[in-house]
Amino acid sequence: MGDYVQNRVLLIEDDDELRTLLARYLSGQGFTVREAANGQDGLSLAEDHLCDVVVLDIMLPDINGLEVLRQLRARTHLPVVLLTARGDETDRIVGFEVGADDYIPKPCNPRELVARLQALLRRVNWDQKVERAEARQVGDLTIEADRRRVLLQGVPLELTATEYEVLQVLLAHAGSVVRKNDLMQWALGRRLASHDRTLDMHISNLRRKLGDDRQYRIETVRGLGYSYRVAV
Amino acid sequence: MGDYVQNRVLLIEDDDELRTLLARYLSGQGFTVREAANGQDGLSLAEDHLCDVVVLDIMLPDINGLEVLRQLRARTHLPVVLLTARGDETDRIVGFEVGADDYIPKPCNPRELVARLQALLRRVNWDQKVERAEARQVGDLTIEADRRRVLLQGVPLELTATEYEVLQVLLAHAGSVVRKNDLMQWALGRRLASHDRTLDMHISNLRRKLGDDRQYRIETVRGLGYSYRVAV
DNA sequence: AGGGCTGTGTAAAGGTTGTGCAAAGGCGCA
DNA sequence: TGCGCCTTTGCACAACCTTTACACAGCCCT
Repeated sequence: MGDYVQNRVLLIEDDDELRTLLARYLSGQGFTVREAANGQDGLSLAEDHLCDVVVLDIMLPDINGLEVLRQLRARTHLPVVLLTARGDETDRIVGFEVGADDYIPKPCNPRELVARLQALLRRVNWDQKVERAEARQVGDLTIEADRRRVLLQGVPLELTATEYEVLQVLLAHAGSVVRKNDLMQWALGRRLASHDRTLDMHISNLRRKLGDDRQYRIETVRGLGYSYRVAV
Repeated sequence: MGDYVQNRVLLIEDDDELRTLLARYLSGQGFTVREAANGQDGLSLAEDHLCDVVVLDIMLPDINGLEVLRQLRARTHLPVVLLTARGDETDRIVGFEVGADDYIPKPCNPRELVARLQALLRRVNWDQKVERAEARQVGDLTIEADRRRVLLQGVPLELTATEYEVLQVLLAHAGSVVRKNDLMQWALGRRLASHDRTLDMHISNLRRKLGDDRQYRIETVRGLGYSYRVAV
């Protein structure tokens, strides 16, 4: 949370009065505020990484707020705080299920909004994604992230897109155990369902392509996940 | 241990009734719950990746909840949800400042707690973090939490998932007695039934793998539980 | 000291769960 | 339509957790 880079909030709220009020308060608290009076505008503003966090009213004139959230989630993991009518538990629970990070009942206390926004941003900044830009070396593997390929002893592997993602995640955590759950989330972008063997297949294929017959490279940690073994 | 790994909640709450209630509810919702009745216990349980998320009451008998949070933050970025008295805005604001991720006013709605915990875990899991846990030493044992393994005089032990959990809990309380009940709850995620010898078996297997013939390491405290002995 | 009672140690059997992998199915894309 | 790739299905198998069974140790009581 650099002091010089202001955090950018996208505020999607149809009530002009409330929106202006909040926008003013947030500005005063050091946020850069972008405003949208309806879902359509909100979505397009969110498109181009123009903000760090979204404050979204559930009641909107055009699209339902939850639908906006759903569409946001289909494309990004942008943190979202919902504004809901006080006491409307349904909206709240559904909101969380669709993927909201937090919610505040209206009429909201601006100080609380700010506190929650800051907590959320702090969390997101702590857990920054690993930067995968430059080429890295793990044992005899070379990762060329920009070209999305991996070399085994200098020879490029013929990996599919998913296989690359899976291997990428394993390598980013080389040496430690990656839970199936997380591997699924990070590489495949969805949750692990109860009888889903997809991941196992990708691992199996990866092992074959890596010439990893004995599972020396990708180690199975039963009941947990997998771990890319680093040479000692 | 089902198809997917359960999330582990550390519940720090002094009110026995409320704690038990919440623990039961969270268990029912698929969490593994570890309980602490005071800040001291809470902090030691939070060591070593023993849990994924913390629920922390602000009002505690020994250390102030905020102080617990502060000490937690000094070491980890473990996600924390605060339980505060309703309407106490000071606690809330200070809580966020010290680094809480969320707060819920008491008396809390368990469904909301679960929803918030899940939102938080989802956020943490999306933002793939690479916080490497440093190895901890207990006598001649080295715990490598991120690799989920334990070394005995430098040599890795071949532990199963459950054995690892059991040992982990014992080590977190090294020197003091862990009740069978609690050990069961924390390591196996369920209650101790009347003629259940499962735990005894895991202890037995652990002892064998530790070369602990004379039960010098894992001491039996008849009628109570077990205790990992620390060398003096 | 001896006899019951309870709690613990551990071997072996049994059942459950998680994983590896081949093969078939399905989906999107050119 | 054909191709590549992701996913599903099915089976085999291995790892593991739990149960069962029996032996024994500690404790209380008489």
